[in-house]
Amino acid sequence: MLRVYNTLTRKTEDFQTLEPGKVRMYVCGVTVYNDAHVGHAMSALVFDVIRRYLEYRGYNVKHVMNFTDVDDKIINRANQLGEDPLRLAQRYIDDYRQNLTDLNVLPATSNPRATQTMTEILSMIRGLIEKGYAYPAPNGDVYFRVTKDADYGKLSGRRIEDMQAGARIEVEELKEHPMDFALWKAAKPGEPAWDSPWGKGRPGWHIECSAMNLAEFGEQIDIHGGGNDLVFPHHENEIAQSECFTGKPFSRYWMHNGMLQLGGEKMSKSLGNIVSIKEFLSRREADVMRMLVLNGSYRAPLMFNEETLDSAEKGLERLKSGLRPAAPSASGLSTEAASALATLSEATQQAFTDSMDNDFNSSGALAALFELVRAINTARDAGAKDEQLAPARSTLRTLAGVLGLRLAEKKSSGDADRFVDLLVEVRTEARKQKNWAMSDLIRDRLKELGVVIEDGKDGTIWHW
RNA sequence: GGCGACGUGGCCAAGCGGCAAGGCAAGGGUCUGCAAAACCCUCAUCAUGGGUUCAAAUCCCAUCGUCGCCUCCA
Repeated sequence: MLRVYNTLTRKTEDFQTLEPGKVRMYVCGVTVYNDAHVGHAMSALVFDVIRRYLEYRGYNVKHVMNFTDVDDKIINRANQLGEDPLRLAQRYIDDYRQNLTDLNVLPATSNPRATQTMTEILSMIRGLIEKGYAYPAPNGDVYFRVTKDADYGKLSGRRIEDMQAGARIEVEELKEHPMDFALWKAAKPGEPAWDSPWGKGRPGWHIECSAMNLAEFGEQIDIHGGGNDLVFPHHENEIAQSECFTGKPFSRYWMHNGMLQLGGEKMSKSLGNIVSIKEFLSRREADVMRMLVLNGSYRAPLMFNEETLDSAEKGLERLKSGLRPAAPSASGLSTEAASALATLSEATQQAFTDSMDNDFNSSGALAALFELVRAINTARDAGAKDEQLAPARSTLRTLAGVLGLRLAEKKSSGDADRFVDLLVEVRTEARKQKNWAMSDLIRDRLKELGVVIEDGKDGTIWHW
């Protein structure tokens, strides 16, 4: 039984979907006004793993991730650069898509955008006004009336009264209550604007997600995800809008990933302590970022620094070591040893599923994989042939694949392999003649070219 | 100030009432011409102080500390 931690109830609950076998999952994407950073990557990776595992468990997953392509930040940045805001947004959408591809994140089933959901946004705002949950202000803004929503604050566990104590809320006479938030913002001159019953303007941040959900899924969904910095106000406001509009519970499960920590602080655009995804990928393999995420718990803060990255990279190498070929002259494994490997391979699948079923405990799942790797390597050391290792390796590949790990060896450049084979052969000959100087020279020079040579009991193997 | 999460070996990190997973690092060993890799072995009583229980890292209370949110934010 799959169990999922639900932010709404602060409990781990059995996972049951609205429709048997189908999962409706909505994850908040990014506001596109700048290069995405590794914190965004963490979130994308977390929900990619969740999605892959749900599919592995047999669910048909509809995964929707939005792009916020119109808001103050985009407009400001566009003005700075002298670029059209919508073009700027498009540019960063393309970039982000590329980032996700590079990170081996499966493309979402659909990527709606605020600017393309205008009809639904407007009809939702209209509906909320009709039901008394929203009101237009004299200047053309439309606000949500939080005091009208008895449940307001249930996701983040806040009460309206408590929040005012913080006193960081500026009082606007346009609002009936300081906590009221904008559904529609009247346009200032030169800003991108859409026609509405309240004059030209653009949607507030929160309404787009409610509207997209309605457009993509209907009134109710199974999973709503995002970073835990979105719990308040964004998701709180989404719930308020959606539930007041439809009169039904919005999302069954609310899932939030923890924040990536850089030097003890959250990495964010406003703090300026950013490592972009592009920058990261220029220095490390995509699987390294994924290993880092997988090693921890998706809900907890994630330490991002050279030390944790090195560790993740080594762990990744170790996982790959299980995939290395046996020596061609391997003598073969005894039947007992072979069946022991098969048994452990099955146990690994079970342990993997048990862990992942427990609120996507990827760290435990990884532990199962490491144990399988050790068994494979032991078998190889004991003289197993490639055919004998194949089933266990296939399990390893499959399960690693469920986590989204590619475990790719650095790719050879086509024909080069044949020449490396030749050099290794020559070296073997040199070793037979105890010409250590020559054999070491070949080994060292190949290493400089990125080829690693390993002399084993049953002969020499190599890999990139 | 309010709300919430969390504090497990040198580092990252599982565990959620019954002898403390896993990875990295470190030390010792096997293998090797040497090396690399692999394999074997060693390495924690769980922030602190109380309490509940036959039994607690796991439940309760307090203290200290860290982080997130309360403003745009994955």
